[in-house]
Amino acid sequence: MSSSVCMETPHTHGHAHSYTPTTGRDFSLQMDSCMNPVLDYSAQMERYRSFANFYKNGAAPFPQAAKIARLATPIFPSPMTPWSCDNGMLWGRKPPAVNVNVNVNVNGAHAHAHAHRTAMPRAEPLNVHMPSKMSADNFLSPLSQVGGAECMNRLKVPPQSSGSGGGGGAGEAERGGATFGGFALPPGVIVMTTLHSGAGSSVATMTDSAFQIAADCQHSNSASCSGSNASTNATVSANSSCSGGAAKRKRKRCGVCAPCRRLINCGVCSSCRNRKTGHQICKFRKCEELKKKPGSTVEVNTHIYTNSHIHMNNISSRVPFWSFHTK
DNA sequence: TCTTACGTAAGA
DNA sequence: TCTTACGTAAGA
Repeated sequence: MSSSVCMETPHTHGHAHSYTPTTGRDFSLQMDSCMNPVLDYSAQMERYRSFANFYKNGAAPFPQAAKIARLATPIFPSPMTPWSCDNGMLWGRKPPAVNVNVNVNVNGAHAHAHAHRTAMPRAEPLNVHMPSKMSADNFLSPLSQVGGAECMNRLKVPPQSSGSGGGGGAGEAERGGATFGGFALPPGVIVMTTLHSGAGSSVATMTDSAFQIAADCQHSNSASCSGSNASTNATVSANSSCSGGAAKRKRKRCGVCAPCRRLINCGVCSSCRNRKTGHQICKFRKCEELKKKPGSTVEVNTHIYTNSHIHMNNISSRVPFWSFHTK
């Protein structure tokens, strides 16, 4: 640090200044002291104070100001903030350090989206700590701040109680949350709140739609995000249920129900804990259709698909692509 | 009825 | 070859 300070003396910028050297310590002397780092502490402090006062009084722009401004320039070409219509931001996450960044941006006055963007890493696998309320309320991560017993109590959502009612299931039970509760967010995803009042579109819609895309993309895998999966799956389901002998083929997840849209295992349900021997998918990711006996669920799937397609159309123009990780 | 565990299909 | 997870049988 000392070296950089030395190089950034007011003199190097060639402007006049009202800097008044302390008696017995003119500026050249201070330059010398810069070269010789083992000077007494008070002299150094005095020198730094004089620099600070110089820039503080507005005698000259801070030498690094231009550089800082350049570094802080948004990387997005659009003049509007990337999520200007929404209160939430969805991101994959990487290191815990990002959480610090998130909290700062959420709580602080500085809520510009570009600041998030530049610091945003890619996603990280399962079971990362979620410090926000979302973690405790919407997703039952084993590392959340909810205690183990309470966590298990929350997990005791009987699939039958809400499952056959309309594609809700455990995921549907979580939709009641008013914060980000429009959709149950897996722990691999960060929702960044910008605190400005949204211009109409609800967070719930945004997150739901975003996950719709993610789920569709993930489910289709190599088939691109054409969104034809649900109908395809419906066909598969219908075929498998109607074709008799071929019904032995494994059914596939519908990809559009709430559990299917959940991307990350909870890590605490019996299926997750029993993964080695149970060979079962997380209970909160178990497809609503697969929970049912093989039967005709074609129109249900088609209906869901239609709605999801509408969501995708609504947001496709303003939701950038991001990276989702499934464990 | 629910849970657990195993066989194995399917995809990466 | 490895991983994921569906189907199903057995046990609680």
